[in-house]
Amino acid sequence: MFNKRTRIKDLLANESLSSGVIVMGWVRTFRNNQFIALNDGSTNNNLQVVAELGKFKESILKRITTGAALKVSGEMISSLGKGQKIELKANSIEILGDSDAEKYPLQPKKHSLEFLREIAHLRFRTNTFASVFRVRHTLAFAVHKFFNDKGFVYLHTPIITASDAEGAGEMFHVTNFDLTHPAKNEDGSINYKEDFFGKATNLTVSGQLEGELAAMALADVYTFGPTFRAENSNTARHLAEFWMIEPEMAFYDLEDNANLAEEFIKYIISYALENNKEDLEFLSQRLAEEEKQKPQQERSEMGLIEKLEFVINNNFERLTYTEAVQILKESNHNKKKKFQYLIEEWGVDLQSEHERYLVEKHFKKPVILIDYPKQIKAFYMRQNDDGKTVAAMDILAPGIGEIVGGSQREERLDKLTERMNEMHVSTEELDWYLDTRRFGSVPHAGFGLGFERVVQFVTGMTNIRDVIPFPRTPKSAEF
RNA sequence: UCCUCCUUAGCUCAGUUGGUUAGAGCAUCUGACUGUUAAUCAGAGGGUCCCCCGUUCAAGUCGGGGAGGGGGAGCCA
Repeated sequence: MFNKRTRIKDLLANESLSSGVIVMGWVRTFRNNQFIALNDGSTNNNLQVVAELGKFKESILKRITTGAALKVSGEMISSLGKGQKIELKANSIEILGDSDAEKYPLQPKKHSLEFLREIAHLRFRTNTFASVFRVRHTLAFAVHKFFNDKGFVYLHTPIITASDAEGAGEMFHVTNFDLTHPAKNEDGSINYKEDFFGKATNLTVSGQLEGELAAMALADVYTFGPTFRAENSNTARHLAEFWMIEPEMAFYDLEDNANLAEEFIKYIISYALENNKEDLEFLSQRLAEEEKQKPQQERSEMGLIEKLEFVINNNFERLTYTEAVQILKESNHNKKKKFQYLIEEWGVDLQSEHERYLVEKHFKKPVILIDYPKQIKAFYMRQNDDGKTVAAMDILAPGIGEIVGGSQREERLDKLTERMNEMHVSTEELDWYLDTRRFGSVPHAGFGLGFERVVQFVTGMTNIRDVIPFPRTPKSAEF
């Protein structure tokens, strides 16, 4: 058996002095031909390995370079130096993998996030990304734990789909055709009957409609999987491939839905705070240093951990679209024409500058906006009695904007088909979806939450490309 | 897709009005030192100035086009 190693995190936490300890990891720095800062990914804190002078051959010492992988066995002793309490006095050092220092791109210094994005295959070896991806893991685990504890069923919805009527965004085509010679109809159009699935297929943009089908039997379900949008979006909060969480609940109205979403967000944040305190403290410090570079007025008032605790301990502000428009309309910002798009009439969609104003300036906390005008929302949202609005909800978070989009679904067959016809959504193609309204339809609701945006919010990373291991964006699908 | 900024050594950047052999810090290599903490000290090597075209006696520098990247907007999660 090869792996009998002890994790560095455990060694440092226990502070126990013992012999016969084996650690494996990667060299961060090698100082004075004697002191190795070794990291094994379990924590950002390095273990100081001491290679006593004269004890090891020059041929071994030469190979202890930044990035090299080592297996070290020895004795944990109280440190003779000042920077750490304990250290590993090496009895043997085995080079598991060499690292040519002249070619290894990571140096013991600060690198720009843009540069690290270009070497995304190696950026896990930096403290920032190690922390981000440990936190990402914890959040993903917390998602499953939250829903499992509440009796939800984790539903795997298809990644390849033939339904193109969801209107959530541009889709990537999935085909097995030889693109230079696809099968064609007599009129020259592509004949998808000859394609792999016998029809045109795409990568999913949302598992919601399938989620609703399962919710009509299992009552409480959620999805958590990859989602694809072929939008040409070049921003710090959009990806072509991202992970989405979509709970769908029978016997829920809009208020139940908002309550669940708020409880859910608070739960996963507190779970990360409890289980990744060290990483969040590191990221908090990183963010604080980054903030120092900004002009005073652009700096955020709260530190990262402070902000997370604030979100956990305060209720999200809830108001209707109509109330929000009223606030925006009467704001000094609007009167002084500081908005690029001035708020004049009811019914227009809010721009991100308006959302930011509400969240960051007016309420200074997460906001749940409900009851949007029906003409700016999807066909499946439940129509309110006023005839003008639908039971939609968006949750807006400081710094990143829309983090959750959801609604109570239209459960009344006649109302739903009427709306589909108005919006030119094919009732034939979605006949299977309408069956849920034909047989035992019940009030139900759900929401979608972009996982990377949550990771951004919790880690304080400002660019979404830095919270997913290998980001897919327009003109970029490296690794 | 639109607006805007950027691209010079492995990294972060400087480079004057267009003018001889393009610089610094860090990293790397060599040597010294040896309880260091992104060690320190001394020395050395390292360049397709993003690409193409043009203006000019002369282009890292000016003009046009292209590519890549950042920030903002739209679309959204």
